[in-house]
Amino acid sequence: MLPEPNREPGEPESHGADPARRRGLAKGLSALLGDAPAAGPATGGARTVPIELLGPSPLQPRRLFAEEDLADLAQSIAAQGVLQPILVRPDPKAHGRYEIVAGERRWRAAQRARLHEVPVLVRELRDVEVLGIALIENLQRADLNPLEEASGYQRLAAEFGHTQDAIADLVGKSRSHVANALRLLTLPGEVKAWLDAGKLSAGHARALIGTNDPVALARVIIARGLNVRQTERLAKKGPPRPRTQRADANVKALEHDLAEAIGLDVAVRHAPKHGGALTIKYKTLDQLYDVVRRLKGDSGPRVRSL
Amino acid sequence: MLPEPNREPGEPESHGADPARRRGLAKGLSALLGDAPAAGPATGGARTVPIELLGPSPLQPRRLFAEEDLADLAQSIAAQGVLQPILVRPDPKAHGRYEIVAGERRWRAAQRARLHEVPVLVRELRDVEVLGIALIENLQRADLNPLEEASGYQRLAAEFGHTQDAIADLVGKSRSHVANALRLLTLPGEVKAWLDAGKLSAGHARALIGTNDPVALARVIIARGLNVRQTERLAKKGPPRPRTQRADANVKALEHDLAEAIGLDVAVRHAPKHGGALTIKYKTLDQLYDVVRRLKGDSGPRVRSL
DNA sequence: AGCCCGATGTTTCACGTGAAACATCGGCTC
DNA sequence: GAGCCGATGTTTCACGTGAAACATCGGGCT
Repeated sequence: MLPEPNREPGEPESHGADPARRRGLAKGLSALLGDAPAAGPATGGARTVPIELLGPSPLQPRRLFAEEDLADLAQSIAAQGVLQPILVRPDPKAHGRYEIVAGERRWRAAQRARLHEVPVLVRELRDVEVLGIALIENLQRADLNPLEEASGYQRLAAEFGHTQDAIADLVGKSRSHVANALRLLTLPGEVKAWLDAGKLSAGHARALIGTNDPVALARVIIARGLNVRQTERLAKKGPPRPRTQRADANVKALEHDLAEAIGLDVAVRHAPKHGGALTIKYKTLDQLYDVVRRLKGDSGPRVRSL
Repeated sequence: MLPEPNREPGEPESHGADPARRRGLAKGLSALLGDAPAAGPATGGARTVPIELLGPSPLQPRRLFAEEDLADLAQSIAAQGVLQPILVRPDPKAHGRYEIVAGERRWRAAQRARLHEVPVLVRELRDVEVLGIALIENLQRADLNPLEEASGYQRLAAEFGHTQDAIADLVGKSRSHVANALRLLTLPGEVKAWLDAGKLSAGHARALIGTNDPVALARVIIARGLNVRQTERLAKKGPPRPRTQRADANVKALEHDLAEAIGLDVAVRHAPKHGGALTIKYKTLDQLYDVVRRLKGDSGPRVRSL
């Protein structure tokens, strides 16, 4: 079983992109890669083995290697050796050989540096565990589209039994992000196709989940070029609760009445439980002064000029 | 000289991320890669040459190849051949050989597919032109930090004489984005270090440009955890133009007077040339009705209930 | 049956990014 | 000197993303 990710509650955020989150590993996976107590039955600590006994795993779905990074890493390894052991398991198909689970880049760079031996951490891992590690690494890439990401989360949940909280920690996102990504998978195929095609964003698509006719709404959104806030509001409209609908109608009537009375655009944002805000748009200072006079009543103090 | 990018005015945008922009090439570079009239002196159209005569360029700064993608591409090439010619120039150091300018991935995949010949488009390109192409490809990567991006734009401007408009087209961004990125380079080193460290976002940093003491302001922003809007407002405060300051003071005074008079929170967003908006926050319906009565004057029609 | 709690579903909206809009500059032409 | 225009500088704010907050569910326990 993959390690349960350990989540630090209430961690403060830095501004903008979090470099540790963007570039480094989520904590759960770091635990696996040798710095923390290991998962899976350990077969001893780190030791060195001849580099030619190692090979990449056929279970790994995708690996990116920047040539420049490999060259830089090779130089560093030539100077200082491999500082962090490569995680391997005994190769199920070749006795005496090892299959790389994590650290293939360092292995390739060590070859470039012409090392003869590299340090390894050997773990007995089943195929499903190796696949899980590979899945997590893939999910940490920055260029997956929302449905690819959601599919990965789905697999982690279904095949590895992870909770949403656990997945969130493994990939460095919030639980609600994972939950909302998973919900995208429940959309009709047509809507998912528009999402894939970039005609809808994940925010638009998410707002359509649970509506009566997401395909029809999606067509409206695309045709009218609605933004996500507008989409969220549109998705809420059908089937409206009578009270909310009546309140909305009353708010609209109020806005209209008031606009007629004062001759300016009026908007009321009403939230039954929290009060709200009334906004009046004015074009000239005279209009503003008129509004202020009305608000103060005729006996109010004279308004100073701007 | 690199081709001038051709910009389509008024192109409609799709929702969310634009796949053509995210995955494909900006139009300027596409023009260079063989589909449109070529840049540089052409030495004939596409022709095939033995694959072993090609080699990668030492001028290319970084190349990413996903193993899975290479494998897939190799399969496709094995089935259908190399459909788009690889852009090469005669190797300056090895007569009779070619240096790959663009298309190295296809070359590597063609090797995997064990092709003997590949189609190439040969161009006489100077080092500076090859570097320019490499720079543009690098800038199209998604994971550059703001200062790396800005440095790339700076080089395209300084070394290749591109206007901001031209650079914008080449990298698929707006001219103002390029301009604002370049402005980040004018910040003091300390502020740039905080930007690199993720303690400030590009938006925060940008707001500090041109202020009297960006380092001191940056410290305040980090210490108080200000958001970008707050940062923008803070950056505007020192040294204020007298008229703007007076207008702000008057707006503040008006807000205060009005809030006192009606007993509710009041905000005025005033733009001298465009009018503005007066917003009143209410907590209960009675408060709303009171405001409406005042606005209508005492003789107004009775307000219907919500 | 009721309560609690972990897990999940859903909604709202603050946020930084990125572009539109506006401002300024300098070279060129008349 | 005035006007124009391309290029650049600067400010404002709409946008979708992502997380907080809230809502719901179901299993376990009493």
